[in-house]
Amino acid sequence: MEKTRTLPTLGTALEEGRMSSEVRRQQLIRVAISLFSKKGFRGTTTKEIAHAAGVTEAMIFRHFPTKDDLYSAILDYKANQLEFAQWLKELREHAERRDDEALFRAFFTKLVNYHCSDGDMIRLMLYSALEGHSLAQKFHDKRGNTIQKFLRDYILMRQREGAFHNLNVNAVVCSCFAMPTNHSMARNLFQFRNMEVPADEAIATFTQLLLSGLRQKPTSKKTSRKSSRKKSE
Amino acid sequence: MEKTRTLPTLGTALEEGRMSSEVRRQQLIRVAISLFSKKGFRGTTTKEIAHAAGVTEAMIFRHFPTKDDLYSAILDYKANQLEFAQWLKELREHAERRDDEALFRAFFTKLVNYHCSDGDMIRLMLYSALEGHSLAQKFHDKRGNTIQKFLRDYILMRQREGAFHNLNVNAVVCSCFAMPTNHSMARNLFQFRNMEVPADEAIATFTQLLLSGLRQKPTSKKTSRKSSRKKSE
DNA sequence: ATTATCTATAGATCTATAGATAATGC
DNA sequence: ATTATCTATAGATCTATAGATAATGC
Repeated sequence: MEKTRTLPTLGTALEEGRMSSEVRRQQLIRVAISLFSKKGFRGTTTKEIAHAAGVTEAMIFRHFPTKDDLYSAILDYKANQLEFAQWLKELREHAERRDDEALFRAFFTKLVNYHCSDGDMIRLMLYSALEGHSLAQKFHDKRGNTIQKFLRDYILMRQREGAFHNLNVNAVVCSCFAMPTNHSMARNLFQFRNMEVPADEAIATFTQLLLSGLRQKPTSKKTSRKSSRKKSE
Repeated sequence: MEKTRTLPTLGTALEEGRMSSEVRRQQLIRVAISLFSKKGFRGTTTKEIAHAAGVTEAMIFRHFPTKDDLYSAILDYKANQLEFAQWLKELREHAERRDDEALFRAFFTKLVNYHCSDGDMIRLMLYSALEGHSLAQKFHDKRGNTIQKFLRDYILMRQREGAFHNLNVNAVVCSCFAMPTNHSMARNLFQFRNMEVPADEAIATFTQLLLSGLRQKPTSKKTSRKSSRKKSE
């Protein structure tokens, strides 16, 4: 057994040797994100994180009192990566002009591209949700929820204006998130090599599918059932 | 500390005392499914399983050489619960008659209802996929893949027949699975209480949304982009 | 002098096993 | 007599801490 001192650090960067406290902290977070997203919170040991970062476990507990604190730190790190306000602003502008297509295209584009650029995120969120950690919930409260409400309100408005078919609005919003989310799950979770869809085609298809569905007048058949716009809080 | 002998067994049933080997085995599997789905494979200890089943850990290793073997046993258990062949048969009949609506409605109904009746399943599958266990992959190879190919082939056929708009077929199939899957994820993973959608409304909405989207003729705008039906293996 | 880092280790927990015990079936 | 079950425990691993060491900044 050799010392692990100068092992070829697996970590994310060529950062080696002694770092400032802040730099090391950031590195540990990045390494932890990578490992947690691959193997989950419980599936990743502090030893692995330390090794991947090129330090000993003691360093981790120096920066983060507990393993849980390290996990929490990831939320802040990730939350800061999002230009969330700007995203919402763009959607609002499209909504102002009643440009349904631009709005939904922008929504899908953002979500699909985000997940393409950050494959770890969806795994991290799913692990968090499954393991009952607060990360996913906090994220939803902070980000998803707002967008969700925005879409909901917009669709309800367009329904009142007669532009959209009276489908169950909650189910429609659910579908809006479902399509891009599932697209990235197929990429990052299950390896459906035979079903891969390039980002731009996915975006185009989702947009068209959704819009055609929403704009359609009630078909001749009895497909339209009881439409609902209840609980419009 | 008292003996755990006659503790009020937390397990799934009132099965107590000494069981036959087979009955105990089944009980352990059911208890394990419940716990694994709640806390994941690594997040669940053999001790917890044993306690929930009202036995000692030694019993678990009597029935299953390793913890992994217990996990694998779940696959067989779950796989046997599905009337998969019949499901496919029903879909084929609708396809025969080109009854698009009945076909997709049946597909959504099956998926939504299945997940409603078995909330553990989706969590189990997600954990399995995330943790890289074979369960999810095996399930997909065995079940999902067939349905996926069936839908794909049907949509391609309907496109050739001129009934469906030429959207990217992979993206459409992805959406078919996305909507009901996400619906049950919202229920069982994230507690979106404010967005709950009753099963029947979800089914109706998904069906209408998808069909309208597929049947629609290319809109006036330039939404239709490059349609693709490549890789038609 | 300050502080990032390491060594060494405690204490808890987890999977798994060996051998003893007791409930069932014949 | 058979076998389901328990007791007790090994050995590995995991989180976390205390105290020593060595690299940096002044």
